[in-house]
Amino acid sequence: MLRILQAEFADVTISKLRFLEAEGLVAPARTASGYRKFSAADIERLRYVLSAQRDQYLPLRVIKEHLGAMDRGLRPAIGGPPVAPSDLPGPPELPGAEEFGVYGTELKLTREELRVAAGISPELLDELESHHLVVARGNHYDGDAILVAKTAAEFAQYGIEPRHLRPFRTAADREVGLIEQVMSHRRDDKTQELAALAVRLHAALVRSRLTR
Amino acid sequence: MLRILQAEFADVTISKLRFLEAEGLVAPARTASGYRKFSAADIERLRYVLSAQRDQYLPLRVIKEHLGAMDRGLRPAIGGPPVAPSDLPGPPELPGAEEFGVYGTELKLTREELRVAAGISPELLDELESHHLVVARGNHYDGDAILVAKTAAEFAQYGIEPRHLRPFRTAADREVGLIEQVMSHRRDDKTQELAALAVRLHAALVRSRLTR
DNA sequence: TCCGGACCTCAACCGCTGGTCGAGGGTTGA
DNA sequence: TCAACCCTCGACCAGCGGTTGAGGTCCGGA
Repeated sequence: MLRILQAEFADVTISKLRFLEAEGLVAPARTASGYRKFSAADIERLRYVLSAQRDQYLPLRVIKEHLGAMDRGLRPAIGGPPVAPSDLPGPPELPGAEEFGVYGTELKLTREELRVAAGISPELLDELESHHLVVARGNHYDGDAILVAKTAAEFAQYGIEPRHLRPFRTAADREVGLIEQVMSHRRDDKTQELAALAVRLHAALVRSRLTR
Repeated sequence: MLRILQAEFADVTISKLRFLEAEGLVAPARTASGYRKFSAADIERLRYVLSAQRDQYLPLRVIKEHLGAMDRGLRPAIGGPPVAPSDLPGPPELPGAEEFGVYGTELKLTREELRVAAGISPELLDELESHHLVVARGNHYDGDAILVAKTAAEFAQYGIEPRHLRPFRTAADREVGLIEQVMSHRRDDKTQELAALAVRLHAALVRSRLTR
């Protein structure tokens, strides 16, 4: 889970997350044995904290105030949230993900739960499934499906439809193939690390191509 | 002179002004005997510094950069509140470059500087270039090149060589193509937003494929 | 001409923020 | 059983944004 954020914020460490918790910026649930368990909402919150810090140079004290204001249903005074994908389309408060309180793979959503959590139309979800951008496992969808669906919805606002996004799926599959090959189909932390590397490389390449 | 600013910013002191001068944020002229002589322009500049600090929580380092940019004619900066961070040549919303403190387009590195900054061998750099993972613009490389090179080096520790990474380049190019097509080759913050979406989608897909 | 007060420089010091480190110990999965 | 995680808690640390103080200069007024 740490890897998820590390892909996007290279300098996040466990110790930093612990510190942020101690400062009251995030309050992850705990497993029975006391391990931190970050929900999708926690990760969203951390994403906000880290990007506010990095992109707006806000001190943690101020970020904390903003989070408090947002929790109480207000909007922060300075600008908006630097990265807050969840408040663009759909429901303002992502009702689905919070009550399940688990991250990525542990989340099991029905189709309708997914649709509501992502705030998309049945038609868009159909399309996403037909292009294999969102795939059910058994009868359920995981937390990543929400993220994919939400992002696709944002793309749609620019006129980019699911079929335009197929190359993303292909690229992701190829990268996963590469990783699995190297790891001989093990599934451990090293695998996560490689995946984080892949995402980071990808981000850097997109950026460098774009600014050319 | 000092009183003028004190009316507006209660906590400005002589010692603070001296400090700001030492930090290179303002450069008042001197009388023959060495006393500081603040011109109207100096006071304006200080007003900018103090309000950026107080109202936007910007660190002096960043304010200094902004002043530098304004000095080089990038912004008029006549009175009024400091420009929003997003209007300035600041960090774009894309992940990746934070650890360098400088961002893609602004950085100009020689080949050797790049190599040292990324901590890689000449051979690896050769390989990266031959696969177009790192590309020079003119005679220079940008900050993203460092990130790409470093990440490639980490991949190399898993036995994944530059040639295995070509699909990343291809995927990135395709995505940039998609974005540029939609944006009709404009280059503004909407473009950055789309790029951020692309990176996020990619990350989510890799994750969901991997945890399957 | 001498005094007091405001200014100068330079180095040392300081408090706060934003973390990191390490000791000592529990948990998990192969 | 062992490696590789995770936990807490307290000590420690670096950098930022100044302040303080020692030692000296400048200037206006009695």
